[in-house]
Amino acid sequence: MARRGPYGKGEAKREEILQVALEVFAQEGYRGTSLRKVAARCHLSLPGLMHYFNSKEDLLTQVLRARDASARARHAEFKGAETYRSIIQEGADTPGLVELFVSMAAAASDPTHPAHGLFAERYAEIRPHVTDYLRRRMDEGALRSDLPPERLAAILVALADGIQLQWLTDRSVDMQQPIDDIMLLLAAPREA
Amino acid sequence: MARRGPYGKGEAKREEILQVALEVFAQEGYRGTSLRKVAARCHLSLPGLMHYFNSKEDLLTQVLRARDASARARHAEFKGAETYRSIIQEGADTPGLVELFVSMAAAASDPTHPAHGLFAERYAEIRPHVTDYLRRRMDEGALRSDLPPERLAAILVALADGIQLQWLTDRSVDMQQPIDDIMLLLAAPREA
DNA sequence: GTCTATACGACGATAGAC
DNA sequence: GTCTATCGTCGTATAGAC
Repeated sequence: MARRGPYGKGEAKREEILQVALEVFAQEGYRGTSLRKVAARCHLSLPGLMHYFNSKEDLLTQVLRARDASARARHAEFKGAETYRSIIQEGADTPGLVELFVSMAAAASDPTHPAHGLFAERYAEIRPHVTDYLRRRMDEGALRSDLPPERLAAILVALADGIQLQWLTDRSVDMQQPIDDIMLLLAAPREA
Repeated sequence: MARRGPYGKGEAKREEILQVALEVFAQEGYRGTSLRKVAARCHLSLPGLMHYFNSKEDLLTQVLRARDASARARHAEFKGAETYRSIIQEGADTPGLVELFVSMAAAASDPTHPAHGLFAERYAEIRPHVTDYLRRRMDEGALRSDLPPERLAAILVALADGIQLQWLTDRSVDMQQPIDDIMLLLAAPREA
């Protein structure tokens, strides 16, 4: 009774494809990267590749999901600017994937798009994550508490996304500075 | 000496095309809107339309430029949260154009893309605009000045973009709240 | 279940006639 | 300035070998 269920050869091949697709999009960006190119690097025909995915958008969504999962594994605990620093560094090393992320965010505005659920879940997970961190810092007295931590978290998450959008056009913008600045603004000012 | 130079019938037709394209993309979004569809609404064939533009990406870039120009005319002076409120309301009324904007921002990461210059100019214009406003408010003593206005402006601009990105996926997010919140944070706290 | 071959319709782009 | 015709490529769909 060898491999059965979702752990057979097929599942391994699917993950190989996702890994190859991630590399191709990281290297060549979102625009101008065709599925035929990805299939070729997998030593597969296009229909052979499509055997594992419902559509191109489904494949791309799973690429982002796989990247999210690995990032989550590496940053199990959110530690503020420190964690953010690592995450943006990973983005800066793979501009093609940032481009993919932003393109998908636009496409996901259609509720029927496969990535719509991904982005909804993503924000639903990240915001409480950041909120918990902020609440902890507030309890320690390290942060001013004029605003509830939920609303501060909304600001931090949106800020991170917005900086990335600018960085796509101008790679010289400092993605770290605005986050450092706002943490400075939030640092308990009554001590100063 | 009738119409000559860039003010003849051709220029009028070009602007008609841009207006029609803006409407089509506003209604049907970026994905799944082809140039043939735009051409049809202009009572033109595809090559007839392409006579006025170098490429699809060129046309879309000019659509965004035209929208920017009209927005600039309507909001000649940046008046803080008030102006922002009007601008996001216009975005909320035309989600297809927000989707177009974000998609183009991703594509513009390629320096050879026609929209690359647009986004570069855009940020180069908006940031000083917001900076001036903040500096004025600081001089009035209405804002705390722990940070230079340039850095505060960078935060505000990125925040606005990032909120839009989230709003594309979840139309229930409040695009106004985070801006109001951060202005609250910046309001001279030593008076409270 | 895994994969190849082939074909389809639509896209953006271009050549050349009028 | 605008058209018809055509090109290469894209994502997708189906038939069928193994």
